[in-house]
Amino acid sequence: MSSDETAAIDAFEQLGLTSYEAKVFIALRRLSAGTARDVADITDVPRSQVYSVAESLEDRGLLEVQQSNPIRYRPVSVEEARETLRSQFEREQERAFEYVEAVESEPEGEETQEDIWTVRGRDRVDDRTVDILSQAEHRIVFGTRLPELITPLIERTLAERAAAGVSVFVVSDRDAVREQFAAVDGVTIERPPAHRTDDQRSGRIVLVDDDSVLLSVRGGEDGETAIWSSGSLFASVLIQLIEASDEIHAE
Amino acid sequence: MSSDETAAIDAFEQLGLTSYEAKVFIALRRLSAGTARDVADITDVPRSQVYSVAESLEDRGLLEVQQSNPIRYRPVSVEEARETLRSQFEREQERAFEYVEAVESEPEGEETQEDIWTVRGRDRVDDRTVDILSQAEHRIVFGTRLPELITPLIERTLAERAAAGVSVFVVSDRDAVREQFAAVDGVTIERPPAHRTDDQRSGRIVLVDDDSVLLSVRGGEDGETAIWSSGSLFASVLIQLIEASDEIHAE
DNA sequence: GTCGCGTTTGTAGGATCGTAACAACAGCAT
DNA sequence: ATGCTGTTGTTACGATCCTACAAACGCGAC
Repeated sequence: MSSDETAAIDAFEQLGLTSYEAKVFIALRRLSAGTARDVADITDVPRSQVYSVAESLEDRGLLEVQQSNPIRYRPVSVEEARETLRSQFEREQERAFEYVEAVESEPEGEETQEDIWTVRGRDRVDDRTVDILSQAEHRIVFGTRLPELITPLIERTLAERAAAGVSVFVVSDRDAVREQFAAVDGVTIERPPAHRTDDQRSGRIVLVDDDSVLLSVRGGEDGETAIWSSGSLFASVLIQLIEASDEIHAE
Repeated sequence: MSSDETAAIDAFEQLGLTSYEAKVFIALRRLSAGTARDVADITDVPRSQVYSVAESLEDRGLLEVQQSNPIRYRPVSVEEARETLRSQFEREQERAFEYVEAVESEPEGEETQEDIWTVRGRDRVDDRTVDILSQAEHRIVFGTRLPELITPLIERTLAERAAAGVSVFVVSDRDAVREQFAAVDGVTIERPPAHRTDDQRSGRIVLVDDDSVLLSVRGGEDGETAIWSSGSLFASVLIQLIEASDEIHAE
């Protein structure tokens, strides 16, 4: 069995099928249609198991059955299969979160807790970055050496906040980054102070309103890991530390 | 535990979480944030299990961790959770079907096989109906007593085929159905021949180009079940039988 | 010490995987 | 008709894996 195939079977399992179901469905798409024997011949699924597996695939709407002798099976088209799985997914998600939203408690005013949170994974850090940026009301400092860490959504959020009257400072020594924001109104571009070592591992720095801070590093298993804090004493202290060190050296 | 909650947990399981993962996530949304003990106190998840479950939830991007003593957990927002799950779903689906599309064999010209297929479930019958209708080139006969079996997509497909020059006949004794197509160009509306019993169980009849036929009945476990055939001798014979009986009685 | 935290290990149950046996039936030679 | 052969669809039964669940342990704080 090719490694591509095992990867595809894995993917189907993630979508909620069993490995037998995945194998039978793939085999039938290969054959366009066929009997239990046809399927068993080109997979390692025992023929006697094909019948029940096919039945459950029929329940999922992934194949159709011909009541004949021998029974023949016909998979639905790829588009139909994708659409069916997608709508099942959406339905389940609706069911799941409907309840969650019903029971979750109110944010009760302020999050005054002294919390520093950890976020692992590039995408998650992107999400949290946008989240923090979009809460800015007065001032944003956004720094990174790596242009690839500025997603379109982040760029848009920065521009949108700048347009809303927030003072936005983008800090980078990379021309690619600097040029990206050169044309955006309300965005000030700066170079990092010379003393900042900014070693290879550094990722991004986000400061918002003396209120929220996010700091990420690259490396480790997950590629990028960030810590952040919002509305906490930690956050304001960190921000002051980071900015104070600049000012002192700038004197 | 409320029945709503078990339903929500079921839904989360369908989305690929374990029941513990679902319970911990729900509990944390309830609490906004909390420790392993907080979670264990309001669920039946053993405290000792919360740590590993939370770790796997972190991997899925559904919560963030505060490395403190005690460890505190913070769930991501509902919107973020939904988006994360959705993008994971889309990614897996891409992986899965990429391979399927790569290996499936060509339709090799014609499907001359003598196949009658069975489709169970309202939605599946809808899909197959649209599929067959959209292959029409000359002539469509579409009959049903039940207006609710005419989805917007089916209605649109009929209108679209009519606009493409296909002769479309809609057959029904129900005014609701008849009025629905009264204004559509190229669609002829007819009453079924009086001798047709059309008992309570009948669902839809679709005839296309003397080539494809679909026949559904309502009742049984799945609500609606259809048989259909396309490009087979069966299909043309069935079509002729159905239509011939009309003409004979019409003489 | 006592208490709570976080970790580790072990067991029971359930679902899936994989093998095997079975009756029913069609084809074919005798 | 009889017997043989091969296939089909069904059912039963271990083996295996993962989750659910319980209990014990080391550790640090008080």
